[in-house]
Amino acid sequence: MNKISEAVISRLPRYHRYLGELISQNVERVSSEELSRLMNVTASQIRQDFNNFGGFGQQGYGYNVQFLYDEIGKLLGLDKPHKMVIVGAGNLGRAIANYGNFKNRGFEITALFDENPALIGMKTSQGVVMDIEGLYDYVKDNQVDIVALTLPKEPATKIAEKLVECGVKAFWNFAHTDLTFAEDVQVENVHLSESLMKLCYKIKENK
Amino acid sequence: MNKISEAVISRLPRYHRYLGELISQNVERVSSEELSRLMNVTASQIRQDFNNFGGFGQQGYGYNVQFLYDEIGKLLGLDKPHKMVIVGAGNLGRAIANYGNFKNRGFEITALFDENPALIGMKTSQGVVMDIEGLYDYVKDNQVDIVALTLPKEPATKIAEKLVECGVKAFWNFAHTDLTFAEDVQVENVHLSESLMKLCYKIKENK
DNA sequence: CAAACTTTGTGAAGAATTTGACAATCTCAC
DNA sequence: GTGAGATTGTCAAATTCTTCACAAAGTTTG
Repeated sequence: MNKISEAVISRLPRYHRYLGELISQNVERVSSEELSRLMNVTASQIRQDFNNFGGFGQQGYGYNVQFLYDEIGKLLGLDKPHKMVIVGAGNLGRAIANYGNFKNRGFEITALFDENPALIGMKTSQGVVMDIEGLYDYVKDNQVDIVALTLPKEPATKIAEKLVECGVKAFWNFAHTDLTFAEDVQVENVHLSESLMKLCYKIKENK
Repeated sequence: MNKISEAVISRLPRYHRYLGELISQNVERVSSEELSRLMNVTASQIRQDFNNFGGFGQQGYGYNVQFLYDEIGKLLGLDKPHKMVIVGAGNLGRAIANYGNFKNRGFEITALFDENPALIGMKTSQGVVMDIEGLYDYVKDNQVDIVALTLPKEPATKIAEKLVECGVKAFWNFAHTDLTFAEDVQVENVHLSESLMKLCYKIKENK
């Protein structure tokens, strides 16, 4: 398969979300034109995007909503379960741990770690917060597909490096820094303050 | 001034972050070449980006780090204070309320609202959680530059619409939906699950 | 079952973004 | 002060992304 561009991949989750909504409204079929109105993008882009993966529609009919939803889900890997560990049990870590929607989509949070003695032992909906000392043995002994890093940048960088040595291949990084590793380690950054700054730019331009 | 492209704006916060780090390391000057190695982008892109705003450097010298940092800060509107209200006092709302770095950058969280009686009255580092009933009067009576929406999509949509009627011009939206309003209302979406799905895609491709 | 209609998949044009290259200009050492 | 070296700002080329336009192929109606 050709390399799919980053731009296309970034749009897949949004398609998935809108299709999920159509399913919950019992909509069975949808045309690229209808979907484009709903999502505020061009119909052409929708068709072009799906065509990267071979095309999921049928001329004269459009797309079967459920089928398309499932196919995009497969593209995103949502058909397979993912075990996730959260490192950093502050408010953000607990927010993610408690976010119910993840479980529905095959994400299972198997453990929560922190280095702060005040948090270790704390009960959460995902179990007790464990001492970060045990983290490295944990990832060696258990399947861990994703590590979410919800702690300040200095410990995050240090801990992530050790985790890579222990075989972790994917990070969901909330720390205010860019983690970079060898090619086969995947990182997805969520830089909240950058998003807030972008909003500020828009506010300023709007005046 | 010409319209600056979305792509350029998205990169400004990252420049700002790296420059901030250079400042804390007491680095006085930097060339586009050095910065490009640090940030893993091309030097040409850096120069092109800054040139959108007239260029901040000097031939033969490079860029003065502090000056560049301040200028980008101004572009992002970080030189002016912003008053923010958080609607939704769950873990995510409290995570944002407690995130200390915001205060340093001129963001002041002035109030926290929720509709859940179990949370109303709860003490946080930013004051007591207020009843959402009082939200609309609050935004009419006080300056509110940004409303952060950290609650489920159904109430978020409903509440945001009312807030627009009350004059709110900017939303930082964490709800799992796209808010759309008239042109002069700015929205910045943070869709955590979409970011997680992108990570899953990369994991799958990596195998 | 045929004709009219719908809508996709796709090649090509157009637009936007990124990269390359270098003249212009400043710095710095001597 | 002068000349060698450094580095920007900027124009142009290359690349990537988005939109347009339409033939091909399926659907629906009578």
